[in-house]
Amino acid sequence: MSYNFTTRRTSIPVLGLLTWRPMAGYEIKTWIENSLANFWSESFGQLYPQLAALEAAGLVELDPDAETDGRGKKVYKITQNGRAHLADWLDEPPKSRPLRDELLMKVFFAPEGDLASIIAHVQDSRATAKKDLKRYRGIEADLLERAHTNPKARFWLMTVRSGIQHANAHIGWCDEVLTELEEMKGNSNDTD
Amino acid sequence: MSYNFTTRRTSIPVLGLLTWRPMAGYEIKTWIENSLANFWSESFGQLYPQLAALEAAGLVELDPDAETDGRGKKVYKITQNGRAHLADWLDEPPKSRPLRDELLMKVFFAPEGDLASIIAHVQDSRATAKKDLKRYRGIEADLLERAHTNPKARFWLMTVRSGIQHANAHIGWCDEVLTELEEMKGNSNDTD
DNA sequence: CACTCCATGTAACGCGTTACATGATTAA
DNA sequence: TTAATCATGTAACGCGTTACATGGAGTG
Repeated sequence: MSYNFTTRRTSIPVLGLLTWRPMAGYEIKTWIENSLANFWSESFGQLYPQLAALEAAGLVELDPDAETDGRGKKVYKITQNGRAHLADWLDEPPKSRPLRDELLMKVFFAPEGDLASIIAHVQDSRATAKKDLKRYRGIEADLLERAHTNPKARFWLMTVRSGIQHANAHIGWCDEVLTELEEMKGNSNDTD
Repeated sequence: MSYNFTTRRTSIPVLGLLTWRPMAGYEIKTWIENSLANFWSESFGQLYPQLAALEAAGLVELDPDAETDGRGKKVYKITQNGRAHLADWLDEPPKSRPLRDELLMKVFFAPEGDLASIIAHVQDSRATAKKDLKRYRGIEADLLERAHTNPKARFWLMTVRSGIQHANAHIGWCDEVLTELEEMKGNSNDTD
């Protein structure tokens, strides 16, 4: 199945979040940033046109019960068609986008550049992963509490743990690479 | 630095590979598929226009010494400007694209769909990672040999090991998640 | 003689971001 | 009153893929 304007995967987090309760676009964006940031992101430039398209396609509709303030807030709720569409998407095998890892590219072509810069890049990347890891640990602890009462939290935990696993793996790789790069740098300084 | 038509990162693997020796576009594509596949990919639709742009910008030029066959083969070599541009790019901190992981999205919203499908997706993903891992191990062994004579092979090894680390982490995550999902499925069957 | 591989390129489109534009509400 | 936040939307652009179009060279 190829994505058309209504079925593109941008619509999935929107539909998914609207299964929780009716929300406005801005609120959906906030949830994506807070809860899905680990594996997803959306910009307003996509979100608002997409909401309009989903409404036109009958997958979401304006919630008549919602109170709108003077700011033109528009609260949407998911329709039965929307739920069905989401369920269909969940059944499909996931599509993966082609990899584009600039850090690895810089390591691969390191001989054509300055070794000290590459070392700095790996160090920065390690620091970022460390920070991510700490944040994930916090979220994990929080979700562990909520898992007692909210069965969905068990699934959310799984995604957080993916982040933890990958961050740990990445930190391990950085350490290994940094040791080797520092050694190379030392040797080249000796012979300079 | 924001990418313009000549500095977009698509040009980097092109310039990088041309530091090895002069090559034609088709050959560059082959190398990307064979050696950079772990962290990069390019399509012909980008490669050929990009080569033309790089030539117009003076970062590559047609190699006058290269023999062209009847197929209109065009062999390019990198210029001094091209080498400088590559070195500059290597100094810049790497930019990361926003994450878009459909598998994690499917796990996150699993309660809205069929659990058996989600389990199948994770199993498939695990199988792919297993296959990748095996391929990486082969490349690793090959590069270990070549590292004795080719100093660049040490850097190539680092990128392969990144693939190994992440594949291993992913397989571990899949196992953990599959155990939990199977248990959930069993429980829901009991109460159906 | 057919098939695969080598080789270059264009056109159309999808996806996604960034920057811009506008304005209301709330809290210091 | 001024700043931050809430709230919706458009325009321009960059990046990247897929499909298409063309044809030579080598192999069975």
